[in-house]
Amino acid sequence: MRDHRPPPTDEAELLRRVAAIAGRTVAELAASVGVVPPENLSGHKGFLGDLLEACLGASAGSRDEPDFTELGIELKTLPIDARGRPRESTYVCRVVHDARDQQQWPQSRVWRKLARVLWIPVDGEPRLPLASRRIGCGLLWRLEGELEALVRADWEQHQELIRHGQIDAIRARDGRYLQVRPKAANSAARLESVDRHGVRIETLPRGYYLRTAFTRLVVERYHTL
Amino acid sequence: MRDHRPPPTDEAELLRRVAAIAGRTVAELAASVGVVPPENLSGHKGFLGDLLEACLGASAGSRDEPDFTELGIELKTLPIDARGRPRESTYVCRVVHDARDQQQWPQSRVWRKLARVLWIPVDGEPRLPLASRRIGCGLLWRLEGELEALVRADWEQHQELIRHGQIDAIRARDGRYLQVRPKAANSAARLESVDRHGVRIETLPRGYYLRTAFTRLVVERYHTL
DNA sequence: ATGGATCCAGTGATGGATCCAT
DNA sequence: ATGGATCCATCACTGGATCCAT
Repeated sequence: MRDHRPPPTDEAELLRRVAAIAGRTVAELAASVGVVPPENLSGHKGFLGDLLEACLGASAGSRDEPDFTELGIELKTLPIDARGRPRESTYVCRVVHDARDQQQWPQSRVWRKLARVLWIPVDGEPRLPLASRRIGCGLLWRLEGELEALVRADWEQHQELIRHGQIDAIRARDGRYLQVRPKAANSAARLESVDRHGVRIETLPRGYYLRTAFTRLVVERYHTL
Repeated sequence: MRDHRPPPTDEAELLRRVAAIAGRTVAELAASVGVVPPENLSGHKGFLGDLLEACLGASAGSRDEPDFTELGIELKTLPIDARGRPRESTYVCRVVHDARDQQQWPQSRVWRKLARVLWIPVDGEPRLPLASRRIGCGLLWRLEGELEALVRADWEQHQELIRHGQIDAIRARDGRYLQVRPKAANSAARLESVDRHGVRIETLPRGYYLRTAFTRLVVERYHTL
């Protein structure tokens, strides 16, 4: 993105920017930062995420920190179907494969990534040309209460298996709201790690993903407030 | 390097190539692979290594494997002074900072990297223009016997400290033949790791290096055979 | 409907080592 | 003489996610 905006100074400024893009088309946003949108997302799966980072002034490509570093806020685009429901699962973070890993929920990667999220709904109907799809009304959300409990319950179960060196036994169908799925260039990719005994092993890289059942809850609760 | 040669099919072919470049200048070698040598090495410290990889057909940039993968041979250039002695220490590999690391000598990173090395001496007198420096007579060497014992003794001492979480206590003066020194873009660089207790820590990235006292032994023994 | 597979841009880490102040 | 600092090109990995066969 040629014209990446500077970071917002505070939450109010961020919310003003969010309001300013609500209802605009992808073409309009792309033009505002000096890029041409691709025909579709198939060869550019990260395009919308990068575009919104540029428009809102998120710090692109920083490592293991929230997109809006100063504000502690993570940015996530959310593809929405004609009925306003999420179309795709949401990638959260990589799974730590090391069976000796000691992370606890309150400071886990999942918790840190989801603690505070700015969700930006975007038309996700593949029939619509990408350029003419519209940006929705962003919602600033905090991981807490019942929803936190749901994610945490799944996470604890997954981590239990990982600590027992059973990561290859985790299936995508496991976890009601938070699942573990491959996260790699292809199925031949391998990540070096160690098992319970400290012995080197190689496994398929995996990530944590929120099912649409979860993001649907996020969106519904927001709209009923 | 524009024209990187294909890997040698066997050891004999590799040794023929080594013989073919002995006595040639850097300018000649560079021309043969379609590049122009820089004025000096200060801004291009890896130039000679890359050049010889291209000329000999070493697989550049592969990860955690010998340069000549099929042959199990590692390639190292060795800068030599007017008296035929090594001018610089030789980088071996990164130090694993994780205090829980279990590697034993026979399969350690240092052992694997040095098990079989093709040393290529190169004029290292900084007064000589780089282009006119000459390539020496390569020597194919195996880590074994007394020399292996010397490296191993130092390695065991270093690893002992690392396993006790004392990596920051290791000085460059420790180790008679194998030393531990910084290996980073600058002294502000930090590597995330874990201490004995599995707690996250950050330390300056370090590497194992062979002192010139060691490579001098390698060269001397070869010349007295 | 979704589990498993995959795509691209950007970048931090790696591998190639030498520099330089003391 | 050498301990500590540093330089560049390349590449594997990460973060952004969606695709698609079943």
